[in-house]
Amino acid sequence: MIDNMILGFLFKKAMSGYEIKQMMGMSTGYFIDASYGSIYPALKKLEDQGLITAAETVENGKFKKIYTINQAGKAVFLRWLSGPIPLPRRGLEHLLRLFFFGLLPIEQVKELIQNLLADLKAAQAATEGLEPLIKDKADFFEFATQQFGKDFYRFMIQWYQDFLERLEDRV
Amino acid sequence: MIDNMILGFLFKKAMSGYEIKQMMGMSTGYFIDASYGSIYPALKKLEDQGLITAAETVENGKFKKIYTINQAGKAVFLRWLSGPIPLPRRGLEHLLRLFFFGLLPIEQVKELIQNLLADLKAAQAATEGLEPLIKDKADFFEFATQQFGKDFYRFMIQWYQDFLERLEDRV
DNA sequence: TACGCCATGTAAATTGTTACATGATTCC
DNA sequence: GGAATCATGTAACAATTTACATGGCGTA
Repeated sequence: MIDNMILGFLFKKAMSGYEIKQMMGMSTGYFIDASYGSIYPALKKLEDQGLITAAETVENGKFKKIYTINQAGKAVFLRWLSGPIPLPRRGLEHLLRLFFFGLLPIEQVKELIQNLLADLKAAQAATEGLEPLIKDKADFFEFATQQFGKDFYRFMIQWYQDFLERLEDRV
Repeated sequence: MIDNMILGFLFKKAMSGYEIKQMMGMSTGYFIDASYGSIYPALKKLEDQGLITAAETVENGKFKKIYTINQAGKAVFLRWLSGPIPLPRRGLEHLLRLFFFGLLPIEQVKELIQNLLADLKAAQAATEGLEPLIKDKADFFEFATQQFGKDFYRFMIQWYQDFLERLEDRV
């Protein structure tokens, strides 16, 4: 997964591991945000597999390794990109919590959901805050990904707000 | 994660590992469906930790281990259940695909999304098919979890259908 | 001079999947 | 008699996170 994400970023532009992480933070960050502990080993592995090549440079005294994707790497990436799109699975841990909330006092459940709503609104605001940063750089699909984030958070907030109301109306 | 899911199921009713998997299949299955390869080792671990106890029985010649949660196990589970609800992360791999679709011919993208839509509709139908099975057994929250699934699939289908239209209107 | 950011990397631990191995019962 | 289902478990592998380790640059 992370391998393909890296190949995808390098497809667009040659970059260092550090830069890849920055790019992720301002684009895919709200749904996938890999750590350096997975990025650097993945880069090494991809280099060993002959899919990317590294150029070591020194800029302003800072040691940097700029990775470039080659034809083999592009082929691997496009094969992955052409496969069937998987349905969303896992990452929906909140549902596991919801599923068992019958075991908790109702007042505590309400509080937990109100906290979730606050977190969702903060995440929504953060995603919207990123929009101006990418607006001129992003292509149609990158922009759509960002849009999905906004729409998804709106859906989640709406759903849990409705749910809270249903919870009140109960009994 | 799987540990807490197991504790939760055992909280409701003493069960075997096999039964836990069946229960998951007809309730949390659409967002979490653990394999036996994770369930059985988890049960063993929880027993070692003194959170559940096993009773070995033979029913109709079939060897069974029925697990029961104890007070310590209930305490651990309720502590987990009372923690803040995490925001949805990962499991949204389709977004990573969408993000890079600018690198693919537009016709191929349309086809991939149409296939995704078909899969989403099948998953939606499957979730709805489960509804009558759980209707009388499920409590308010279990039922809501199922509802979320339906609403979530509806949201996804609507979003990608709109997106396809925007894709057509482009250029 | 100390803090924050730039920049790369390793090691241990965690969490889970897939594939394999075994064997009984039930239904056709 | 054979397939599907019931039922438990192990071993190898995969993917990733956290914490650690290192060091230079810019700036207040």
